[in-house]
Amino acid sequence: MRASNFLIATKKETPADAEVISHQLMLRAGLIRKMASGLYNWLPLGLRVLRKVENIVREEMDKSGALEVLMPVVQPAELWQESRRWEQYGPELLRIHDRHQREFCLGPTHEEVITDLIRNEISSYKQLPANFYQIQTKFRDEVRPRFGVMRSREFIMKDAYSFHLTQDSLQQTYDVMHQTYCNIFDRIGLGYRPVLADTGSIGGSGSHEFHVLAESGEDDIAFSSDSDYAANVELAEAVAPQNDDTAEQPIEEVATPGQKTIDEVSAYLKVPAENSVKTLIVNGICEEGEIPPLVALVLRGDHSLNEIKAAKIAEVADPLTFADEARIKQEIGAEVGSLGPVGLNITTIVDRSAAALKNFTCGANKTDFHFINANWNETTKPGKVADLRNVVIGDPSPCGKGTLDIKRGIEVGHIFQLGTKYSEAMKATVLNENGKEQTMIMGCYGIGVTRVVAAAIEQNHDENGIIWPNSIAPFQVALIPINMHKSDAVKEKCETLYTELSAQGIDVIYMDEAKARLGVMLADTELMGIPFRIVVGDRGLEKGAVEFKGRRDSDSQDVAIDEIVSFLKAKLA
RNA sequence: CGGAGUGUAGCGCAGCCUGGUAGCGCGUCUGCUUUGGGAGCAGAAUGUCGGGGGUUCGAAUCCCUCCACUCCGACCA
Repeated sequence: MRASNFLIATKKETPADAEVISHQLMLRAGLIRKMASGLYNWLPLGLRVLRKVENIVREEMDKSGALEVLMPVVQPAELWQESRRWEQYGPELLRIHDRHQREFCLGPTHEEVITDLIRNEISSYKQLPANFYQIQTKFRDEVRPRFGVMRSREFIMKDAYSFHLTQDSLQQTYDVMHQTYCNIFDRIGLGYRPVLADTGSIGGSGSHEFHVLAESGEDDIAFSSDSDYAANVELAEAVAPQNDDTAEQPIEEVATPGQKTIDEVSAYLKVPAENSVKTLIVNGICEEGEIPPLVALVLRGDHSLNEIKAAKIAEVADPLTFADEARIKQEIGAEVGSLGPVGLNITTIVDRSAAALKNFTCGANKTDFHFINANWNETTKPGKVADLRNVVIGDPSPCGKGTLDIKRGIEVGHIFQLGTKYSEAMKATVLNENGKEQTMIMGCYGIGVTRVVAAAIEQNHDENGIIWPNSIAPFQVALIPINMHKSDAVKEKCETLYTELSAQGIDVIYMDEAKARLGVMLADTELMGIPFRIVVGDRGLEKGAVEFKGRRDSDSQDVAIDEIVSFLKAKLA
């Protein structure tokens, strides 16, 4: 590609509303432009990267045996009503209607459409297993789009859906997809980890997320120091601690005027936060229309509540909601800053770590009073003991080996074993060997294609700009002439090199604008992240050489003119 | 939805408090010079000051209202 025929839309200044580095660099390098909140135009340079990611994903999916399809972005409401997600999904689902006032939505995902398609096309167990994928635009009306294309409203996703007769078959395809995802991210050249994950609103059982590790990630990932164990903190199990065999002391009530938070109380009473408990009151489960019962969740003072774990407990409403403060005061008789499990007569769920405490500090259920040396007994019933908290750095790993560290990750892929959630609701069945109708078992597998582009930048950049992995670089080589308008030798050599490199199938951006300044061309191609560059100047040509520099190299090196093509081919191999 | 903030040239911003008819830097265009790391000089184009309403002789500036965008929180694959 000649720069004179291309749109190089670089900027010196960082746009004001870009927070994370990938967003800033994508704007500055001229990959994307914002249209509206969470909606982006992809410029030619950005689109080249996007297409390279798509192609890798497509090739590896094809290799796995999955078949590509293309499903509509606009989907009829009836399908979503059938799966009940029309009611369940909430305002993130953008609902529209056509000129006949028929209801539709913009697809945030395609379980309904694929299930509908397949229930009509597949009728025999002999056609199973089957796996279909597409690379398609999704729309989710995010509450708060941010970080550029990392969390945008419209984005491109590769989504695949598999259909099976048995759980074993699903597990096989799931394992193949797991490996395919590793192949994809390996080929792109990203530092990533598969981690155990929660299934969220899609539903189902087994699930792994694929995370690109980067500071700006929105998820916390827990890793074992001594094994392959990795899990999203949402899911990572906090194992029960050893029981403390300290002798129990007599309980004592103390005044704590105005001290509400754990920090305030522990500073005031000079007791460590890890030897106190906090009591959170949430709404319990109830029939529709009833007033929910109050449920107390008790955690160690220095731990934080994991809302996903809490919501999965049978007695607790899902999704988790905190009880109204006025109602707490009325029914328990104390302000939220002075609550505790002693003598509390509502359903109480105690975290494993809190349950292991002896002689702990807690609220006295009397405003401005706390207990010290509380212990679990008949009046302070531990109720149900459960895993309620987020793991913290240094916790023992649930795999039994090593301790946990926590790092930030960007979720670029997610694979689920859906089971029969959609196939049952939508009656997607096949006839089995016995001629009986059987509901198909499903899996689904997503990759955020646009998000991969941003994640790659988060992981690969320096003060001069983007550093693309070779696999997805918009151009592999930048060809830069010096004073081309004054030197026929430079011009001729560049034209020849451009033709030769292009003939070898190498993606070259040839900076052919005669009067462009060297500094600008160097800065632009660095910002754009082109992995390799060749500078051609009279000085070098006199020695029979051109200058080569890799994007990460600190210095350039001279390479003989005759050898530069094969030299580059070796670098790109 | 709650809290905070911003909207002025293509981009980044000043001006607003204290009303007097809009400016700086980058970019763009023309010419000359320059050319081994974001050039210099001279000239030029570009604004319904987010929209609407009000106060005033006069509003970018003060008041009301609507909209858009951003950040924090809640929520979410």
